[in-house]
Parts: sequence; C-alpha cells; structure tokens
Amino acid sequence: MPTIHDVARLAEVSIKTVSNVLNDYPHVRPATRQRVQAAIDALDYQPNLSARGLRSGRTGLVSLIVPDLTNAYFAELADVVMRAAEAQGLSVIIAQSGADRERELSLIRGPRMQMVDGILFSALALSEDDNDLLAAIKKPMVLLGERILHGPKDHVTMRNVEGSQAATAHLLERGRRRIVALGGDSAQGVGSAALRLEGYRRAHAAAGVEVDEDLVVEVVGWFRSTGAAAMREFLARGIPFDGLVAFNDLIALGAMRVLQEAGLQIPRDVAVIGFDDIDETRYSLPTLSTIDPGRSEIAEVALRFLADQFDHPDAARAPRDHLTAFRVVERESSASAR
Amino acid sequence: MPTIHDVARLAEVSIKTVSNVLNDYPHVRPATRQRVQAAIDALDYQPNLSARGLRSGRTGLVSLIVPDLTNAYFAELADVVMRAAEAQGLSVIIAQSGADRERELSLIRGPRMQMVDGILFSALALSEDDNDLLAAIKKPMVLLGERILHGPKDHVTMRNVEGSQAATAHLLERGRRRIVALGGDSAQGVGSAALRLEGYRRAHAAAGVEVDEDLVVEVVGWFRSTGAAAMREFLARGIPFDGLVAFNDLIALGAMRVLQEAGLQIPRDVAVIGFDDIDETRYSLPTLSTIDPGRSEIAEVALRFLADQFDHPDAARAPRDHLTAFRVVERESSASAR
DNA sequence: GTGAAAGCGCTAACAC
DNA sequence: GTGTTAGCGCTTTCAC
Repeated sequence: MPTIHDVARLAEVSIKTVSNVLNDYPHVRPATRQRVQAAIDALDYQPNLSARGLRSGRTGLVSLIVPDLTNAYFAELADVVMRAAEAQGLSVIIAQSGADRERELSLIRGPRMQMVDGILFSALALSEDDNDLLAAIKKPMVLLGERILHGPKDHVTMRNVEGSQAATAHLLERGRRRIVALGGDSAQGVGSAALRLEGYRRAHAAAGVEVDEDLVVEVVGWFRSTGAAAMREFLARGIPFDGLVAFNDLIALGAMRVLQEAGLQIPRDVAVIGFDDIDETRYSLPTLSTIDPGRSEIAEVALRFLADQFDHPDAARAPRDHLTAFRVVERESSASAR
Repeated sequence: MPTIHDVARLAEVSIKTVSNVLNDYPHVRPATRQRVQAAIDALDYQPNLSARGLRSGRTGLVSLIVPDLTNAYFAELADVVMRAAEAQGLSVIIAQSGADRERELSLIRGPRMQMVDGILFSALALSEDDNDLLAAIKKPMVLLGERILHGPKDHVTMRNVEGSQAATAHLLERGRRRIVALGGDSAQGVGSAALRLEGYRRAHAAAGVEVDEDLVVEVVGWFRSTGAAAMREFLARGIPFDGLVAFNDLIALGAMRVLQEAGLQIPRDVAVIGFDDIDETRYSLPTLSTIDPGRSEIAEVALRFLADQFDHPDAARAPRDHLTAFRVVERESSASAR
C-alpha cells in the first residue's frame, strides 16, 4: 500500500504538500496540486483512515443503534440516515439492540463507540430513568424516537400526540364513532404508546365523542403477529366497532388480516389507519391509510445535530429538541365511501 | 480520554503488560493481570481503535454492500450478517448501491473500503464482465447472490435453479398445469432471473409438462409495484392460468393483491409461491408459500470465508463457492385443497 | 513475565 | 507556498 511518503517522493514535494492537497488546503499552487494529484492517481493512493483517525480524532463514522432492522420502520429509517450521512461524508455502522436494556447499554458504552464520531440512538428499553447513564456518554449523541423525550442529549422525533390525534380525527371526520385504539402498552409507561393513546383521547375530546375504554386495546410488541393476536382476542369479545387506529403499520397490517378473515370489509365495516407510512402500506389489500412521520426530516435533522456537536464539542448548551412535521396519508383503508 | 500509559502508571506496570492483558496474552501473572484490570476499570479505559487499527492493520470492521435496505430481503440479510459478524467481534458498515453500476464501483473502490477488513458485496449491476475490476480489489471480499457466479472472489448464494425448480414442482404436484413465471428479465442476461427461469423450465421438463411461453412474464425490478403492474398487464391479456411462481416474495405480494382485486381466489383459482421467505409472507392474506434461501447460512459462511481471507492474506487458492440449502415453505397460498 | 523503544501513516504547529 | 518535525495510542520486537 502506498503511503503519503510515496506520493510525496513521486511528486517531488514534501508530505505536507500532499496532505494539503488531500485536505483541500487552499494555498497550494495549481501546478503543484496537479503534480501531486497525478502522483496520487499513478500510485492509486488512498489515505489510511486509521492513521487519519488517530491523528485527527475523527473517523468519519457514526453509529446508528436501532432495535431491529427487520422491522420495516427501522430499515427505512436506516435508509434515510445512510443517505443523510453520506451527504456529510460520513459512513454508518448499524447495530441492533433487540430492544434489550442490557444490549442497549452495552452498545452505547461498548468499545466500538470509541471509534465513531457520534451516535444516533433509537432507544426502546432505556428510559428517562436512565438519564444519568446517558449523560455519562461523552460522545456526540442524538436520541431518536419518543422513548426518551427529555434526556440529556439532543432529540429528534415526530409529533406523536398530534399525529395520533390527526389519525383519530381522520376516522372521526369520516363518521366513525367506535374507534378501536390498538397498541397501548401500560407496562411501557412512557413512549410512543402512551403518546399515541393521548392523541387518540384528544381527538375524541375535540370531537365531543366519549372514549369507550373497552375500545382501548393493549398490544405488547408492535409486530404483525401481535397486532393480529390482539385483534383476534378483541373480536372474540364481541364489542361493536367501526374504526381502528393502530399505533404502527405492522399492527394495522396484522389486524387487517384478522378482520378480513372474520369476514369484515375494510373500510366499509371498519375503517383503518396506521402509523409510520412504511412502503408496504402502499401495496397491502386494501392499501393502508397512515401517518407519514417525516422520516427524511428526522434523519437530516439528527445528523445536523450530530455535526453541531462535532463542531462545538464543549458547548454546554441545553439539549435541543426537534419535532418533525407529519402528514396524514389517506389510502383505501379509510376511504370515505361506506 | 485515558490511554494505555495512564493504565500502566496506575497499575505500576509497563504499557507492554497492559497491552498483554488487553490482548489476552497468556503469560501474564494472575496478580499482575488483576492489578491491570483494576486500573482499567478505575479509569474506565477503552483502547483507541484507530491507533490499534493503524498499528495492527485490522479495524474489526466489515462492509456490507447491498442494493437497498428498504427491500425486506436485504434488511433481513443485513440482520443475519450483523449477528454473524458480532459473533466474530466484527462490526458492520452498511452501504446502499441502489443497484447502480457506478455506485457499486465507487463503493468497492472508494476510500471507505480502505478502513474495513473485508467486504461482503451483494452485486446487482456489476457482472462477470467486470471480473477484472473485481480482481483488482485487494481487500478480502465475498460475493453474495447470483449476479456474479464465477467471479474472482469467494462466493455464497442459494441454489437458485434447484430452488426455483422445487417451487415450480410444488405447484405442479398440486395439479397446476398453467403456471405463470413472474420475474424473468431478459435484459439482465445473467443473474437470479435467468437461473430461476431455468429452474421453472426444468421442473416442467421433469414433470413432462410443456411450457407455454405466454406464461413467462418479465418483471423489471423486483418490487411490489412492478409485480403488481406485471400481473395487471398479464390479466389484461386474458390468458388462462392456475398457478404463479414469482421470483421473489415482493413480486408475489404485489401480484396477489392484483389477483384478488380481479376477484380471483388464492389458492383456489391461482396457487402462488414466492421466493425469499421474508417475514411478511407469514402475515399476508393469504400467507405466502415461498422458498427459504437459508439466509443465516449465507451470512455465516460468508463471514467464515472472509475470516479465512483475513487469516491467509496471500493464499492464492481458487475462489470458493458455497451453495446453501433451501427449503420449500408451504403456506396458504399454495395449500392443496382447491 | 515484564520493560524499553521503534514505528504504523497521518495532521498540524511552526519554520522559512 | 512548501518543508521539517513531533506525536496521536497502540502493537510488537527484542532484551533481560
């Protein structure tokens, strides 16, 4: 492997000049720059990034910690994060926590974090009770999602309450009055579940419709399977309903399947809306209305926050919060005609 | 940040001894080891991985290049690759190529590859015509998938022809005689499409059933949307059929949706089988029969090959090939009763 | 079993 | 505008 010295020798300059060229230092004579570039090309030289990282303290790597990439929401999040990172010349190391507390902790404190410039952390097990543990992390870090709303780090998430309120209002406006809320999780305490349930309640209050607590259904773990199981149990209870707000798209897709097996038509008998706008919602049968959480914005802002932290390492400013704009996406599952 | 010197000072040993402890060098007196460990804990010392990488030439990083993480197949592949990597103490940098030739090239030759120990490359645009370009890459590399079957690098993939043959046979055995093959792509030349089409033909030959070329339908780009569009066009042609082999699950899911919109029942009117065994196939309506490509095996073997290349950098042995075991997964979409 | 010292390839302070 | 040089934190060779 050629080094900067080989390039310098071939171009008949010092290594400093080569380094200047590599780092786009402006005060290099064009002729010199050209000669150096020619040598770089001739040798097919690539800078050793470990050496650069050691010297500069910056590796150009960020870590993205998510619960599980096989969850379409996080795969799509990873996609936009990687695009936003690349735009800043950063590469992304992805790690899966499995939503496990011990794993989340060992990931954010583990040796690998030593070699990244910053961490994008989508927490699912750690909570605000662990704020002191998070505060102990000195690396630049941005929290994603709603598990930790008021943590010691910058934070980016969607407007959960408002999003869920809009989703619920969407069904209320279409004349539905007995809307199931699928996805609460009282054990979880805080997090998306509580916020989305709050939005559900607010929409009812705003519309002057009372919430029947029988319609508020818990789902532990937001997967197709748990959504399907919860809906199966709910149907068995024989409680009448005409709408369904699912707290993520996977729950909605699992539930839709059960509804259809039971002979119910969507949206005629039950209007359905989900949350996340994963790609699959465009192709399900029927296509699924949902809330677009503004994923690209989440990724872009999160990386901007991270870059700010790189650039001002000891700025002791209060952690920032950014709430992205969401959008109600109407598809077949909540189409107006009934 | 504490360094190895700080640890050495606190433990009252030399940095060599600290290094020995860190690297599990066996000949360290237990008492010494313990003292060093105490100092490491006290200082919350973590080795600087850039320095280690510079010195040792190994970063503990591998790159996984896939077309697109939002495609469930690749997200699930990334999942198993990350698990297998972690078992070897490696972290994974994921990069998306968008199935674009220029991007594939710039990724495998780009500066970031300089800092990884090896590359897992799921090519979709480069082909065997580019073998010389691939051979020029000196980094350990393993090719994934069937785009490049006989390249200059170790290679891991599923048994495409046999898998497709089994899928087709599965429908033939259930009495289907007019089976649509959805997913051919003549422009692509080689790759999964051609192999899976070959399997389709072999199954027919083996069963003594002639292939009606009208039933062989091209799909450019293997997504839900293209599967749906291709099926829509095919239906418009009014050609009778009673079975469908889709060359991946997304095509199958898109096509199933169109079939159902058209009032056809699955599997009664059309039995359907896909390819890849993505999670969604367990929850679609109906659940989708498919071919499980042995993803975990792909990941494990690929990483084993990579590790072999790390350990024997200049072993000039011929590139190895590994074909994984597949499995026909029967679900509702091809259930026998009709 | 442990220590001293060299050096991996780069950046940046400083000199000219 | 370009050259010289120190040193980032680690592994490793070679003594002892």
